[in-house]
Amino acid sequence: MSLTSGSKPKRRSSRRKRGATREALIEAAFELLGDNKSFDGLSLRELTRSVGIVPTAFYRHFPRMEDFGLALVDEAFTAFRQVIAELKADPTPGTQLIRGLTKSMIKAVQAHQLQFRFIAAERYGGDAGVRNAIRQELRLIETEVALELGRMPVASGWSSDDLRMLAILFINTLVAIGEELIDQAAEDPKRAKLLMDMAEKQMRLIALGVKSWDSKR
Amino acid sequence: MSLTSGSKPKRRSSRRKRGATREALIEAAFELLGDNKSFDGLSLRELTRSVGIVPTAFYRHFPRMEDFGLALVDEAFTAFRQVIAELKADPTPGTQLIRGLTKSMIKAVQAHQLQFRFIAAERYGGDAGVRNAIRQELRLIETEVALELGRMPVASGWSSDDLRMLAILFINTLVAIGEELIDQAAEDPKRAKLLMDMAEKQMRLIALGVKSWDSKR
DNA sequence: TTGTAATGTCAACACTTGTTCACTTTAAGG
DNA sequence: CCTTAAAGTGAACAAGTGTTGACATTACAA
Repeated sequence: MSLTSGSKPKRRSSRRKRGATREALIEAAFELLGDNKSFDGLSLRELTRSVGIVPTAFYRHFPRMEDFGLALVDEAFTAFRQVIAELKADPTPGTQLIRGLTKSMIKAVQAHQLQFRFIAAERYGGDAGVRNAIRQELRLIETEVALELGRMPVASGWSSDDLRMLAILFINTLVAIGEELIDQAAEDPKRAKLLMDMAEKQMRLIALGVKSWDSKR
Repeated sequence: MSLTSGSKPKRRSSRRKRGATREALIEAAFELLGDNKSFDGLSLRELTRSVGIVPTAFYRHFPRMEDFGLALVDEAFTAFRQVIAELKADPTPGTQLIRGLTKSMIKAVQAHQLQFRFIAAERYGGDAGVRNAIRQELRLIETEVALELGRMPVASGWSSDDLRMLAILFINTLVAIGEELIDQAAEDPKRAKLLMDMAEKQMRLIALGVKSWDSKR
């Protein structure tokens, strides 16, 4: 169906380096999924075709399609795990943390559009295995962010539940912006700027709420 | 693949009422998509099979699969358009608006799980047509909510851009909760209660931020 | 009751799909 | 260099796919 590329020789597999084909499969999948496809609409054959190997060769690298999906999730999240790690290492001044977090997130999204698009598309997508794996990864990030938030003076005395609640709110806001950023601003810098500004406003608005939270209890 | 139901006679089509098959197709699609399938992984044949008609009969109701997708989006959003309409009609007291909005949203999500699951899954899913249609519907809702927020005394003097920013933040937060609610709490009332409480906390936190927003400018 | 448009059926088309099996080729460590 | 495990090949399978065209049935308004 669809008017997909009629000619895609890509590479005539002249035998790549050791683990290279595995990586090539993953990369090709991100590419295909970035182009109006979802994971369970992706076929083994079109995948191998775009990599330049014969269908059966797929099984040399992944025993089942399910395992491949998990590998994609793992790969997609490595970039974002790094962002968190950097933020933890960098002793950002408290007030600037919101701005820093927002900018880091936006930068990471733009630097790894295909990976992030995959996460956004499959977060509540059709494949249960992939979906759960993504949720698990996001939970990990929530925990880390909650921990970090707990160190800030503004949130001193917050229960761990509330910290998590706040972390989820921040992350969801950032993820939502990231999704929009990729979906509609891939090649419209003006719209991208608008979205980024809005993201920062939303984050600051939440931060403001945090300041006056205690008195409300 | 998958161990899907081996036997699904459903109904031996004894010719339904006038527009009944059209509705049956839509309903069947929601059902299938609720069960680990995404729209572009859905085949015309399994759809017609589960409705009990022959594949070619599909074209009597929809000229192309794309039109069918748009029909699904339209159907999925009717419930939520109603929620907004009711909220607009009901002159809720200002302070209670947050709680009311949250509860209405949660109720609507639970009453139309399949429809909402579809929205969540396809919002950034593989099919561009469906994706854009969903975004368009959400934009409409954003506009309405922004308008309503502008009427509140707390937000008097806000620019329309800021009102929209706030509306998006509220909606994204609610949608995120709704997605989680369906995905993992379908049959776990305890977890559902936790999520609902968290939703309200997040909404109140944002509302708190709104109160002290002006001074910050 | 009759005529017509709406629905549904059947057969057939040319493809694509996942997975098997037995082979062949290559990379790289001893 | 030689050996061995990893990676790639090709043929074949049963089954599923979208879409066509010509034909049959039904609902319903006139």
